[in-house]
Formats: sequence, C-alpha cells, structure tokens
Amino acid sequence: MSLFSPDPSTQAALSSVDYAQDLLGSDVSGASLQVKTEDSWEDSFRETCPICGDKVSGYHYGLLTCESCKGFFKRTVQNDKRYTCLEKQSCPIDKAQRTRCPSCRFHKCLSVGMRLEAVRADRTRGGRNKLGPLYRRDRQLKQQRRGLDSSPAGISVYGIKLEYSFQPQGGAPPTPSPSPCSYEDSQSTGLGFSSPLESPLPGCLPELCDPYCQEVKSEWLCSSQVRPPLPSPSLLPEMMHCELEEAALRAWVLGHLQRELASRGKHDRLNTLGIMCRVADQTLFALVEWVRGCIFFKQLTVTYPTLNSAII
DNA sequence: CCTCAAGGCCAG
DNA sequence: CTGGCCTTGAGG
Ligand SMILES: [Zn+2]
Ligand SMILES: [Zn+2]
Repeated sequence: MSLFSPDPSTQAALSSVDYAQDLLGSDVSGASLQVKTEDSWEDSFRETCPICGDKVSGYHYGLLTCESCKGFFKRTVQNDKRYTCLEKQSCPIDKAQRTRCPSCRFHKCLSVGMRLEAVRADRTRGGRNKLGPLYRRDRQLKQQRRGLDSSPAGISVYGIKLEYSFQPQGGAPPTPSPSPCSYEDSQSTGLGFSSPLESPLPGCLPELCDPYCQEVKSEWLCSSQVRPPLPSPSLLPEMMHCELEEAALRAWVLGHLQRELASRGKHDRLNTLGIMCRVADQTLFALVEWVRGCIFFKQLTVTYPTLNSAII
C-alpha cells in the first residue's frame, strides 16, 4: 500500500495525473521509462579563462585556462621571471590587455589558483602528474552539474534519472525497456568547490615553490580560517550520528524502487507517475525513520494539556 | 591503445 | 616576450 499510489479510481489521483500531464506537456501514461547513467560526452570546456577571459583550451597547472596564460605561467615559473607593476598592482587583465602588465597577470594566475608545483623542475615531458585525478573529478562534477538543469525531457531524483520516450498509444511495445535503474554517475564528494581545485599537495618541488608560495599560501589560509564555531565536543559524535546522509537516502530509495520494478511483470510495469510516487513514498518513510532515530527527537518531551491547566 | 596535460619550438 | 602548434608519455 503506497501513500502516493496513483489510483485511477479516485478523484485525487485523476487530478494528479492531469497535473503531471500539464507539467510534462504530454501524455504521461504513454511514457516509458528509461534510466540513463550519464549524459553524452558533451564538449567539455567552452568556458572562459579565469585570468583573461579568453577561450579555455584545457586544464593547465591546476585549472582550466587559455593557451596563452598557460604559456605565460610556464615561462614565468620556469625561468623564475620577476616582473614589476608600474601601477598600483591592480591592472585589469583581459584578452586585450593581458600583455600590458605581466606582474599583475602573474599575480592573477596565482590568485585564481594556478599551481607552481605543476611546473616541473626537471622539465620532464609528457605523462601525468598528481593533479590528474583532480582534473578528472572536477570534470565529472561540472558535466554533472550541467546535465542537471539542462535536462531535455526528463526528471532527475536522487540521481535516478527518468527519461521519457513516447510510443504511439495502442500497440504493445515490442521492446519492453529493461529499465535498469541506476545511479547517475555521481561521485559527489559533498560540496563541489570549483575554482581552486581542492587540497594542497604535500611535497612538490620546493625550490620552485618557495619564491611565490608565501603570498599564495597566506591567501588560502585566510579564506579557510573562516569557519563556524565547533559545537560542544560531547555533542559532536551524536550530531554526526544524526546526520542524514544523502547517499544513504538515495540507496534506500533506489533499493526499494529496484525491488519494486523487478517484482513486476512486463505488463503491469509502473508508469512514470507511479515511479515518482514510489520515490516520494520511500523518501517520506526514510525521513520519518531518520527523525525517529535522532537523539534530539527522542529527547523531545511530549506534554499534554491537563484539564486543569487548559485554557479555554 | 587513447587521452590530454606537461614541455619544446619558433614565427611574429 | 607572446602564443599557437607540436611532441611526449603515465594512467586510464
Ligand atoms: Zn587566459
Ligand atoms: Zn600591474
């Protein structure tokens, strides 16, 4: 028995079908479910260089930059170039003026997060460095973000992506879609910080680092210094225990969905609305279970007004 | 194998 | 010095 089961015999269910049809702009009941793992390999970076705004050509020394800023950064670090700003250290850097003040340009390179350690002291060519996996993760994160809001004709819930394809009403579908529900390619490691690509690397070419690291490091420190006051130590474990994990919720909901789908025959397959209802169902249940298991909830005292103290 | 960032090259 | 294009080569 599902709280949200679409029941064609009730007014409420009928209106929700209507609502869904309005929402989707077409006949929901004729839709078949498809679950996709990921969007097609979209053209990766049409972004602009954070330093000069020119077109990005790939990841260079820690982040996506244009070709010329890559070259500039490399030359500067390799040859230990030192520039001096003739102005007030705040020259505008854009595609047109990027060559005017190398000092400010380099400063901007560092401030947006380009990494000195990525310039090799031994000038080794090819291969990959430690930033490789980082690039990969960042790329995944970005294309995942993109697919989330530019979804063509589908809905994504808990990483379960529903896509609709419509077949002419009447004929039995010759190829019943296998509908293997799966996660979207979610590597979501909590919050995705985009700009400075994450963690500092331990030991890497200190001789190249030294000259500049001072200023950069201090900037990072400043920004990471701002953290909320920690809760009382004794409460910490409890609070962590109470934390509702998105991944767990997903797994829970997905697990039920998969079992539900698997247990159904080919001809009483859940339609899209049905699936969405199951998702809502299990979410509610999971939420309630979570709340009940939370110590803070358990500590709540329930008081009933007595006749004496009741105010009319 | 292929990918793609890192270094090298060199005309402008 | 600049920046587009080329060559490398570890990792997936
Ligand atoms: Zn640039
Ligand atoms: Zn300047």
